[in-house]
Amino acid sequence: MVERHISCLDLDQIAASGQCFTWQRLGEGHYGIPARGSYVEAEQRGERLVFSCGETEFEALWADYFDLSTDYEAIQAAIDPADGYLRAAARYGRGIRVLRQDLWEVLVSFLISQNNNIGRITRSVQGLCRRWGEERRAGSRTYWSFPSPAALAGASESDFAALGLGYRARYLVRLTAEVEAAGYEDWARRLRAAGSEEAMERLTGLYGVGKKVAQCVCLFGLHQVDAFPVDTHIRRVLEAHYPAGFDLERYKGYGGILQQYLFYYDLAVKSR
DNA sequence: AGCCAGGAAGTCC
DNA sequence: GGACTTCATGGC
Repeated sequence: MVERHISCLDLDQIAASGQCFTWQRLGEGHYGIPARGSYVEAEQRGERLVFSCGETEFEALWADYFDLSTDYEAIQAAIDPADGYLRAAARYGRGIRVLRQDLWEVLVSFLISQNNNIGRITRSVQGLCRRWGEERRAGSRTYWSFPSPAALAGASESDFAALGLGYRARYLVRLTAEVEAAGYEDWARRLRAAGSEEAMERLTGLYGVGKKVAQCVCLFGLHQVDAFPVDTHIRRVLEAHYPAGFDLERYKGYGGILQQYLFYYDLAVKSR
């Protein structure tokens, strides 16, 4: 067990923020989190977090996964005082962090996310895990790992379609084949070594990956926190609240985190 | 019943 | 290089 006092980290907000789709809700502020080949249970009361793992694993994996080395307070404090909308969004979603997730999981998840909604994305991604991931035990609970490229390479288009992927089933078949043909580990290494421009080129070169999905992969899978994915929510927010344009230059180095505040705030505003 | 969802490819010009 | 269409599917 590891206990930490952590500011700007809200499990419920992160779980609802549409950046990861495999967390299992065990209760309020209580989640089973399979990630990067491991698993932890995290429970929150206020700013006190309890993790089910040991100190060594926490420091080696989960501190990184939750991006604990980034100062989110400072980012929120750097927001233009005159930008009331962004300030409100950041205040509302102050517990959101940009997780450092597994690259392949992010690529597949956001390939599926296109023209889709979070509920259905979640069902599809978890369906992939149950069907092609490995069932593993963690204490009294079981969870499914995210399937490797090799595991997904054994699936067909109709397999994917049966999980509700719709027209994206074909994209996933081709994407998996392309990445397997290149050798996933080599392919991933080259991508991680690439700058933002080259990463965008490599990603959008994949069938079914356009600019928006590529930006999500840069942000969530490569932790290129400058990436600023513009989806249907963000486009509307920009049109409604930033007619003169959103000043990304002002926020160089963490625009993607602000993007998450805007996205999550719009989700919340819409659901009321 | 039609519109929307963390869009992208295909097809025109 | 843009605009326009098509692509599955569930939720509201």
